[in-house]
Amino acid sequence: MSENTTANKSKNFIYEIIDEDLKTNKWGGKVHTRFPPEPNGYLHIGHAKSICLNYGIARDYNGKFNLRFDDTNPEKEETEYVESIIEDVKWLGADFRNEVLFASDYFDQMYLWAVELIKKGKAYVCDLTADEIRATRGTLTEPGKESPYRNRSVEENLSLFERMKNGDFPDGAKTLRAKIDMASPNFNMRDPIMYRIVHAEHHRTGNKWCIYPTYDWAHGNEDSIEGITHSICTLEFENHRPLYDWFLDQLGVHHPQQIEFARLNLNYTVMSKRKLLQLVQEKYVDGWDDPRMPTISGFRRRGYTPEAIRNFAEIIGVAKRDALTDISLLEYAIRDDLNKYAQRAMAVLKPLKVVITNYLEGQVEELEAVNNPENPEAGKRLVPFSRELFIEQSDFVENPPKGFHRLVPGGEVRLRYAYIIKCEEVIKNANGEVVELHCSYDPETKSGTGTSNKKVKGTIHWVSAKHAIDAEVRLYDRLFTVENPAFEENWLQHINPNSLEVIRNAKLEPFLKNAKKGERFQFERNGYFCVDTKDSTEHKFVFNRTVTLKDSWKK
RNA sequence: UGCCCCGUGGUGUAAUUGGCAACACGUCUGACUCUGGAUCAGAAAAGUUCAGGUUCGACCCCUGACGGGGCAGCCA
Repeated sequence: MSENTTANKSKNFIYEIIDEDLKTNKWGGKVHTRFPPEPNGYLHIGHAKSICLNYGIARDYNGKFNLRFDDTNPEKEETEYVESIIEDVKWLGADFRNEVLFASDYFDQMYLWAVELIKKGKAYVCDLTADEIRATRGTLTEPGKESPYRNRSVEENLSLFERMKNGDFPDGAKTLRAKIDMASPNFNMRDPIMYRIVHAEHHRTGNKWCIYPTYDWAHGNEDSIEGITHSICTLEFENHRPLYDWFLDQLGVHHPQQIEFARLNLNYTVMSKRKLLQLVQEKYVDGWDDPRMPTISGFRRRGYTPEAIRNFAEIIGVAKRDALTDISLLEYAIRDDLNKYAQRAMAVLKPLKVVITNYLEGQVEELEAVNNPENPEAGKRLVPFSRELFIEQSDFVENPPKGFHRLVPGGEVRLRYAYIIKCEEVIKNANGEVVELHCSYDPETKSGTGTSNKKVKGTIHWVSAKHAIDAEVRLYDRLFTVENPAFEENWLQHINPNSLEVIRNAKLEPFLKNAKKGERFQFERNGYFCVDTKDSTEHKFVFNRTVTLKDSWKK
């Protein structure tokens, strides 16, 4: 099974490790991965990469995939985040059998295991303050100093640790530390902290605990309890692996293999939860799901599909070297997906009125338009045509640059699915701005009739003035003006002031009045758009631009 | 300065485990087109950070440099 499904795609180094493990029967043929988010923020596209990797492995090898909240720090974690994360993981299509797991459910077991380490003389209660611990940890080149509390008796440690648990001491008064090696060149091995005292309410365990396990102590425990085989995490945990291994070895329990890969970095955005939180809290954006945010909920609201994000994850691959991925890969993925099934529509974003002077006043024709040239089964629809229309302001230019083949004074252009028109007169206002065009149409050129051999270079979209519906359209651009804002001293100063352009009077083809929230369309020649799930109402349509169409017209 | 990891076209990844570098995005031509989209055909673009070594042969193995990243939270 596994061999078959993974046979012809090129394998990343993690798949190779798993193949080898299967060959040597290291895990009895089992493959079990997990995605362990801390519920302290919303998931972003980097997490999506991890979810796709972990879930993809379980899927490809017919193994299991767990969703587990690593909720070991009550001071930063909230239920709101838990809920958003579950929604995002489901939306992405990762199957966790609807079993939501929590590290906090293992607190009792972890406590017992900590007691076990104390009994083995592998852990001790330390009275040093945070500052003292930092001061005695040593430096990059010098070893640390052993804590004066390092050699307390097992009995004393046991009793002290129990009192820590019972709440006898204030925050920070004591810690439980692993007794390893203060001279280790790896900082993580210099008697790392396993438990700290925190009198805070936990989002799930309430006030049951006032000691909480640290990541290093907790994480391997969690993986072990769940029977994880391959514990995949990002590069910054590489130095923690010896500690991960040490804890599990002391305990002698199921010992998963930790494997590290490079996290995703996308250009023109930021990916750290801290920075994203700041953007939200300081109102640079509209919330975690602002369509400009690189969060999963932001992409969802923007109109991205789970398929596109999964394909993107596939395209970028998995490796150990850190990289800065070009956003164009993501944009390719969503265009490629939407192109296949997005219903086409004509929508004029910035309207310019056109009067067809030789077209009968009051006459209306219903013209046939193709719903999706990529999929004939999508059928056709009728679009009303009349004497007064709107076209895109940018589709008319008085003094066109070389190569421009849309409408110009005295020039002709095809109105998509309708007629060829000729620009006879340009009407301007007092400021000299073009406000209206008077054109004539050629009745012989009606679409599909083949009664004319006339050829024109350009075809533009349009909408009948009296039939059009109004909408607000939000055009999004990259959130930052620099490729890697995280590298900038004042990263907030590089926010793109034009990352959102709101168009309040866009004119849409009438059938769009039935568009439902979240529904996606291609506005021909403009890009892919979706109905905003939050702000769109029956009376006021709001569309978000997901991504533009590729535009090969230069200059 | 100590330890760990990484270095392949502009970008992201590959290279049958040692046989003179492939795919995708992007870019540029051209064809077609009632979306300057899609599609199709083609092109440019790295000689694999560098220097030694092993070998008939090195992107791959070894050594050393150089470059990048990570680590001194009672965050994860």
